[in-house]
Amino acid sequence: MLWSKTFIPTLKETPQEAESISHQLMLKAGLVRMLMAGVYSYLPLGLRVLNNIEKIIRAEMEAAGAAELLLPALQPKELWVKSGRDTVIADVMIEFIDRRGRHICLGPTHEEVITELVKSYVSSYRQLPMVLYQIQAKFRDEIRPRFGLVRSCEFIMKDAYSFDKDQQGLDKNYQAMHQAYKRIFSRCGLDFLTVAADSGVMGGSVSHEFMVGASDGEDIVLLCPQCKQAKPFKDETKLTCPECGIILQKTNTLEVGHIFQLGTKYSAALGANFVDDKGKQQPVIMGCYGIGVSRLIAAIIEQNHDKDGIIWPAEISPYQVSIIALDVTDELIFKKALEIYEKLKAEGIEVLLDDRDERAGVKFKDADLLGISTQIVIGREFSKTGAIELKMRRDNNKITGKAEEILGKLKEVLHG
RNA sequence: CGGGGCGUGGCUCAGUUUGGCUAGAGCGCAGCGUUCGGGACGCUGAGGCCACAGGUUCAAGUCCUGUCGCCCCGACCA
Repeated sequence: MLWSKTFIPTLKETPQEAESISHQLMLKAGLVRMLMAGVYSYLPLGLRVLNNIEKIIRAEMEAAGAAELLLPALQPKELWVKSGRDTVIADVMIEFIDRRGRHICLGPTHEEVITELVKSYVSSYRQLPMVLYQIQAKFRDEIRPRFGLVRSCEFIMKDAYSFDKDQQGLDKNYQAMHQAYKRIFSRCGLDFLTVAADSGVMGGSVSHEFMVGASDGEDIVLLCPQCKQAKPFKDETKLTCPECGIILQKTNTLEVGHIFQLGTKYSAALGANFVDDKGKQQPVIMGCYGIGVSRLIAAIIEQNHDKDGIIWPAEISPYQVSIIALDVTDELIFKKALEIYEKLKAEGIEVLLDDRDERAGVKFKDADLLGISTQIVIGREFSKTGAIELKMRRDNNKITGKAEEILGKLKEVLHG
């Protein structure tokens, strides 16, 4: 993509609406723009990041045996009355009455809808287990939206649901999801913790939260500095790790995923039963598994930035390479930049070419701010000696050489 | 919802305490010239009913009342 053809409104100064690091950098790098409190537009760069995260999630979900589907955001309110959650979740539900007089809500989550769907299909234990997931916008009238994408009223969530004939099956799916989550967050470049947690309004017994350390995290966790075991912070302080005997440290974290063993809460309420191998009716045993996809963008930025801007992990980077053509009015430089750009594109590498007629400083600053993991600079050196430069955003390592050599090195970095 | 802060061109802010002429600066934007490897410089120019509504006053960005919006702290959550 040519910079001049896309829409990357970078900001030199920090908008007053942002206080947290991730929020500031998202706005400055032109990833998102606020429409109203808790509601954001994803601009081209932000969308590419979102898509990359989704790609990782899809790959790991499929690997764990989950099938993707897409449920409606519009839901009949009566489903919530049936499950009994209409009152519990009432204060965050966005609802209205349509022209037919139906009570409709915008889905804050989808246990009811998926259970209703599965109910009409599953009738025998032979059809189980089954795991379904979707990546979709959720709507919650949050009491207090904050920190940009960290807590918003319309956000992207990956929600998966497992259906089993017995607890043993649920345990197995729960474990599989647990492992998949670890791989997903690792691939997102996150340093994360797992905490046994309360199930809250979801119901059920067993649940685990996936937390990432973040300065503007909303939750405090007690962490053992040695074995990295963590537990939720209540009021007690000065607790010691049961295994290491060391005093646990308070750490600010952001919840990016939560998995629950639901049991039969929803299946029993909505009548999602199957016939077991003894011919007896049983409610399906369920689990649900959420990831805050849009929130992950904030978490990744929190853990991957420096004073100059974002430093995207390679798999998340909105483009794999950023080509910086210094002085586009120099025909030789611009021609070379275009040539390399076309060549990389032809090889399936995603490239952003900064073709703006801007001074070097502006382009360097913007490139570092955007945080694309590798940069290729074509400028003065090229005019003098024909050499171009490859720079790694993360460690600032630079190598200079002939185009062939540099492109070879680039491919090593990208594929190695 | 309770507590605190803020609202002045696209962005960052000054001016409000102590009311006074046609409302300012920097960045950004448009044009011209000089520059050209880490957010250049000069000149010219466009862009604002000072969040909105009502009030006080000879006079309101500034004082009073109300409303709306945004941010931060708390309860809630991916």
